[in-house]
Amino acid sequence: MPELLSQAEENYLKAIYKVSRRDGTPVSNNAISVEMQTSAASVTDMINRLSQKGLLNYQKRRGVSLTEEGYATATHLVRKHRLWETFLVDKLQFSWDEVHELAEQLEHIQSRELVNRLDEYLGFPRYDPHGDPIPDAEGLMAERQQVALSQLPVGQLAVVVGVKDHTTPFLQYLERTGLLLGVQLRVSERLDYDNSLQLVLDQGTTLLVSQKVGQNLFVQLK
Amino acid sequence: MPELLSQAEENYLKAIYKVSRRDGTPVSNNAISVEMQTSAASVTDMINRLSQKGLLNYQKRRGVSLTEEGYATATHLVRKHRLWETFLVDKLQFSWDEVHELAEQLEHIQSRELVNRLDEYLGFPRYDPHGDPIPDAEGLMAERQQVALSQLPVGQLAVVVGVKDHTTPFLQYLERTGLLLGVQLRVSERLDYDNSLQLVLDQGTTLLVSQKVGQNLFVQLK
DNA sequence: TAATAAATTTAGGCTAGTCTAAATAAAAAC
DNA sequence: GTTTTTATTTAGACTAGCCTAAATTTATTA
Repeated sequence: MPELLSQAEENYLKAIYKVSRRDGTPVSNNAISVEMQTSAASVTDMINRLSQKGLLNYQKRRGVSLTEEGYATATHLVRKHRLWETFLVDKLQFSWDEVHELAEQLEHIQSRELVNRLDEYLGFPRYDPHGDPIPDAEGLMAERQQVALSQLPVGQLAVVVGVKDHTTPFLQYLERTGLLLGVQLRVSERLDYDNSLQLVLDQGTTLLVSQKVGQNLFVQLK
Repeated sequence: MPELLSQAEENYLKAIYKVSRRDGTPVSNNAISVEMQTSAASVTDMINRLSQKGLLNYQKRRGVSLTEEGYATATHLVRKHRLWETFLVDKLQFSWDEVHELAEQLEHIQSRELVNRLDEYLGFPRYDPHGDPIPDAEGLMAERQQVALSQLPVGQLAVVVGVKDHTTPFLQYLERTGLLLGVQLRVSERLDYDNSLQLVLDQGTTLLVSQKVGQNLFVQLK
């Protein structure tokens, strides 16, 4: 069943997986071409090939969705990506803002056995260094009920569990301000002027963050 | 200086490195096409591209050799290959006959930093699981004076340090007979009939091996 | 040394994956 | 309900890597 895919094909599957998680159902050619940074013509081309291979449901001009097999393949790619990121951070001491590009390469290595042994070696982690859940060998992953920090009611105690924005500048901002995974906090005040948030962290330190930061940090209620 | 190479280009460089180590100097198109299992026409094609990029010295119909830069690139690929093999065996508990194909994939991952951290994580190993020397970050590797077991004088004490044949069947043969790296032995007798060798191992156990085995095992005199 | 064999290069063609420009269909706006 | 805008597909072209078949050069051998 698991056909051998090129890296390009795998990258398209991941992109489709990613945008369909956001929106829900059929994905437009346009959304894919934006995500992939490639022309609409190339997307049409690849869509044809992938639906030919049974990985996508596709009707001309009606958008695409992942088939069962396409979904499983994409999930496995996500599993590999997140396990490699965990490896790089936990074992090789990379910082969480350096590992994405590397994992983009490593996720294309073909070997179920390798992935499973890596998983075991890392102690079957359920979340990667950015707080994203890692699918297990069957493709199942933990679902956490989390909300954006910006949605958190004033006074409510919560803990930082993930990021929405995975870019280096944002991760480095968090590093510098100490707003890392596992940190407990409360919003002490929401400033109407620019929707910035006044936070009280663990040890009582306070921090003022912009709306943008609030929208890109996930927290879990305590 | 380090241009970005495709996997195909890297594979050709490795092949040329490999066959020129055997013979010495300029490598024929033919030798490369045999090593790469590809047509002579494809080889000519790729030779042109690689010499264009300054990685090969090439004169029509006179064979190719690696330039300084080509040699450094090939050595770095070998470094990556052997470090990944070491990782797979030492950390992920793969056996030495399972790791080659995986390392063939992993050696194409692009990141000096990753390679160096992996090296450090593994404790700067000087030899890989097959006994082959691992180039350091500067491309230097240990040279060992070793001989094929078949060359060993009768009675001379020696220790197994490497294999010439890296194929799974041979490695599994060694696994099954206990002729592993680090084992001490002596040739007690050379049988003229078929050039097979009677060995005495560490703990006094004896073993009869064929000429073929003798030619594919490297030992170091004690 | 002339003839034959072997190695190498050239010529031409194929696929995957990309692109731009043009054609067509669908959606939005008037 | 036309018209205009936007999205999508088609057409045609390009590069990297591969191939086979033919041409050419070099090596071998009679």
